Amino acid sequence: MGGQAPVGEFEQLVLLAVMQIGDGAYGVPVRREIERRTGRDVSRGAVYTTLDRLEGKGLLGSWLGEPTPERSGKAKRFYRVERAGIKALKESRTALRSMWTGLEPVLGEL
Amino acid sequence: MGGQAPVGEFEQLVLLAVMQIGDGAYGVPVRREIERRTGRDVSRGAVYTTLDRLEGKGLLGSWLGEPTPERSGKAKRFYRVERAGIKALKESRTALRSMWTGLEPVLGEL
DNA sequence: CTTTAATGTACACATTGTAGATATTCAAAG
DNA sequence: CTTTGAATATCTACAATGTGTACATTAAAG
Repeated sequence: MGGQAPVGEFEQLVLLAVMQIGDGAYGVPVRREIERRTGRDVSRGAVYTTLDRLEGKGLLGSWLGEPTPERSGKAKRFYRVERAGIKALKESRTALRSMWTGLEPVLGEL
Repeated sequence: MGGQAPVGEFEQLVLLAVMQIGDGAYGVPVRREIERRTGRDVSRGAVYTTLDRLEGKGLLGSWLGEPTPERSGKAKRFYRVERAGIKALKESRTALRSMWTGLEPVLGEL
């Protein structure tokens, strides 16, 4: 086979945010990154739920930060994108690109 | 305000297929277009349900073909993308582009 | 009349999207 | 020591989207 289940709209954003952040990607900055780049506002719940589901599908991996964090607050859970996640992202992009091909003139560039 | 509810992953594909086909876009060719361009296979039900929902949201408009079609079969229902649909497509693309920016080197071009 | 092909419609159910409430943990203030 | 506040995460519930299967309609071909 080739492509397992396609990844959803918001899931893509979350995967991409984790990639963009690189080291130190956890809930809060993931949320900020999406809000900053897309301008839409996102609830905390939406982010955490999605991170969790993506991990369940093996597209993300996670681990807990220091058991005794310096600052206040609960220990952070950090994420990174797995191979399968990268693959999924590429597949989504490829599909969309194919569908867009040739439409720029019609829809206006940029 | 600006963007209403974001459009889903598959919804985007359907909107784009309708655009690509232009005149004469109805269920069967929409399905074919998506299968052809993305290589994934799509059930008829998925297409019709999605066309219907997109119309419900005002992103697509539709009308019935000839009351007495030449060939056999039920009358075709044709679709076109409305203003709001084009806007939605552009917004999705913009959001994804923002999120992708700078990742090509990391993920490999193409 | 029966079968076949082209379409669309109805329904059901799984997966995603999203928000709100609640819990955990640590530090700083009293 | 107790309270309060900030930073995080987890839980829960429900709405929206994704997808397949079964059923209905229509007309041409047998």
